Amino acid sequence: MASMTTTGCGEASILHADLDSFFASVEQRDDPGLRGRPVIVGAGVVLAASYEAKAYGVRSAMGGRAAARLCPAAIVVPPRFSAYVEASRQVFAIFHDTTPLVEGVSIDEAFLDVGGLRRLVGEPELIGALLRARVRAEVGLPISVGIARTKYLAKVASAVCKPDGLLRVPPEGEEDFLHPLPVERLWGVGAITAAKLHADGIRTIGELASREEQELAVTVGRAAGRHLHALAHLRDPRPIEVGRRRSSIGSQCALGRGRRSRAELDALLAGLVDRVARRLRGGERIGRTFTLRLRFDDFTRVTRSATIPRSTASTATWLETGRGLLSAAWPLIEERGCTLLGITISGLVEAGSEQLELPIFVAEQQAAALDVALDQVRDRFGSASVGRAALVGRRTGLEMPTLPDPGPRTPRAG
DNA sequence: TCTGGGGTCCTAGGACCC
DNA sequence: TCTGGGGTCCTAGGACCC
Repeated sequence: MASMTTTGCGEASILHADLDSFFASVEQRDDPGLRGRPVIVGAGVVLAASYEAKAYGVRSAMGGRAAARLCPAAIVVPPRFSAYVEASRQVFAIFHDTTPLVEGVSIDEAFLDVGGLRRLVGEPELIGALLRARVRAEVGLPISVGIARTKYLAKVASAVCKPDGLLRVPPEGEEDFLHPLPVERLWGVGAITAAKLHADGIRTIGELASREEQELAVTVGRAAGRHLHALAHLRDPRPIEVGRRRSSIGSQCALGRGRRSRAELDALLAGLVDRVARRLRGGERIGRTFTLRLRFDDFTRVTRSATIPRSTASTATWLETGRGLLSAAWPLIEERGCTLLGITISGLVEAGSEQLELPIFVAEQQAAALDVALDQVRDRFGSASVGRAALVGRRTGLEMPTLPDPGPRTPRAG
């Protein structure tokens, strides 16, 4: 269960620590020949670009060809995910050594609440500086730290002070800091929302703050309107959440343009299901909903999902579910050509927290069905007939309407 | 500029139940 | 027999983030 912590209000004591160009920095750390030079990680798509490459306009998620055009001198290296995972583990160990109140956001960033450490260690700025020095000395990577009263402001601060910087936004200077920034800096504003806001004449966060929440809701939807309005007005009460676990796990693979046979896609699906089910079991989680994700030659996408009655981490169960969805989508795949196959299992809970022994589950289903049948008998023929119907049910091999108490719910062994 | 792999949250409609 | 409102679950899609 995620636990929450309260933060001292009015004080700038939330840190947002964010590794700079994480993947590219790891590559430069491990290969001295890459230091000081433009580095791009990932060939087809830019996963990360060093600051030397960013100076040419290279950005992550950009196509490889476009990046090469912008920066022909760039050195392109393939990603080494295991090295990034290991570096992340080391950096998070330093986070946890700094304060127990750490909320991981992704592989390369986290929020830290250091409000309780003033007496023990010092002001948040000092703690941030020590943290940066430790990550540099012990892991060999640059990291930026933003400090503010709220998570959102701390995150903007770390983005503004990049690379390799530290910035504290004092509570009395929040509006001056935030309002001149473009709306793209708001959490939740991507290209599409930004275009809608621009069309409404809103370009800066200050301009957005001057609008009514209802007015924004018309443009971007109710939840987003409320969210953006609150952020622009410096309201962000979200506490640091410790011990949050992800609620879905997925895997996918891009296929390129060539047509794949049904057998090939079946095999790919089996590989994805096996990988995800293993990760589920490794994390002692079980899930209930399977989503099949497809992308076609024209880059349109569809999803197909199914929810099963009981959570599981069983490869066989999920493979059967996935095959059913793939069969149903097969005409679409034949028509439009599949360029990406992905799966996600969601609705995750801790293993053992929601399972019943299978016989008990079946008995519950049968009892429920018979209760329904007997209710119908009662409606049509009166309650006097119910006993006789139950008797007939017993003679014909059906279960009695009320089963003996199955006892306490027990988690499945193993 | 043709696009990787891993996630989160929100919306909207339909089914179903009370 | 017709009718309403509210709540929950499921499916599908969209936007966004790193």
